[in-house]
Amino acid sequence: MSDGRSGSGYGGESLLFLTDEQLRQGIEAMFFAYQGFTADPDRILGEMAYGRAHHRAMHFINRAPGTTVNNLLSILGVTKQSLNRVLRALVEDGLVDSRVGTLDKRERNLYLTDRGRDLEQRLSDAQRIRMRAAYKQAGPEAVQGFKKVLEAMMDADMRRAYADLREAPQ
Amino acid sequence: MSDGRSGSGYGGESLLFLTDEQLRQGIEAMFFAYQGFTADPDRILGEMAYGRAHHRAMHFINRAPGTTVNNLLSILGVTKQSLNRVLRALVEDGLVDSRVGTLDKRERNLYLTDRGRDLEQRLSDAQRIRMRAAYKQAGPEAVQGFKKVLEAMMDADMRRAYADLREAPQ
DNA sequence: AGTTTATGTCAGCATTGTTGACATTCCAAG
DNA sequence: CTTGGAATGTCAACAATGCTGACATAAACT
Repeated sequence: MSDGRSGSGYGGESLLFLTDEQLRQGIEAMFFAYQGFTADPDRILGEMAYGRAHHRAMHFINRAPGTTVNNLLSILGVTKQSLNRVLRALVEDGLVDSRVGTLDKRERNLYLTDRGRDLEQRLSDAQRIRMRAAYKQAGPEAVQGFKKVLEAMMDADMRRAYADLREAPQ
Repeated sequence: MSDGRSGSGYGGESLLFLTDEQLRQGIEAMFFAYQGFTADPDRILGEMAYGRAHHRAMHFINRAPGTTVNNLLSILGVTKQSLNRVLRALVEDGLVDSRVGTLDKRERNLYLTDRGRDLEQRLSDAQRIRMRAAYKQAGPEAVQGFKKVLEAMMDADMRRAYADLREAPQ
């Protein structure tokens, strides 16, 4: 594992020699980049009584209006109890509307209110600005590779969730 | 901000049209990929009394043995108080050695013990395996773009820290 | 020598993850 | 139809890890 090298044929035309050093760089890049990725929304959220978890919930409710708690927590990868605390705050503050399911009354269908949409927009805008700047700086060819590696890094169920969201644009 | 489109000349030969939809995909890819990125070490850490913060500390101590608390917290992007709790646990458990600085006695120079190195190795191995698999699956051209976009996404000070680490391989 | 600055530690609080217990609703077996 | 189990969501308590504030010690500056 620590021989510092690992490779195998790829594509029949070029070889992939992945040294531990190269992999380590990727790992550290991922860590530092994620800090930047969350920095802008975090700054905005810090001014109010919300955190990153509230942002994530609002993002995906906005993406799929009417989604259920159960669906949401499978996307977010947290327990329903943890999500519930966040949702309760958002509902109490009038940012999220939680309606008892019509077909199955055990379920709750979640929607953003107008105010919820406003805040979500503010947070997403900040994140998009950074992403757009990064894309421009890195260039168009880079964007393809970026997405490819990220997708390959996901767990199988998350890759499925990701694909589902892409196929169902609002 | 929500006109759904934003582009400008790039490189003089191709144009970058970045729709909000494209940017959103990147944002969600980043979110899902980071879950996978941390999943393997988290699983190992969950079996013992440590968390992600302990992993990060050990990783960078291993990268730069003898580093100070001050330097470490600027890399990790947390407060010294937060880092201190984590370091205290690691020192008490004999995974990290904290020596009073020789030149400046206010400083503490941090080193991994043998046992600390063992655990760090286990955690890093798990993360490298996933990273290697992702790189192979995405292909060599993708890796370049991946790193480029990540680097462009970092805050300026983190980009500096990242570059410093690359220039000083162990 | 005395004040200011830098480094690190200790204490307490907030966010957000966890598990456990429980209420409500649905569904399937009898 | 009823009854028992499964699914969904809520409430409570605990753990990890951010944060700010107060402080001790060492260095640096005047």
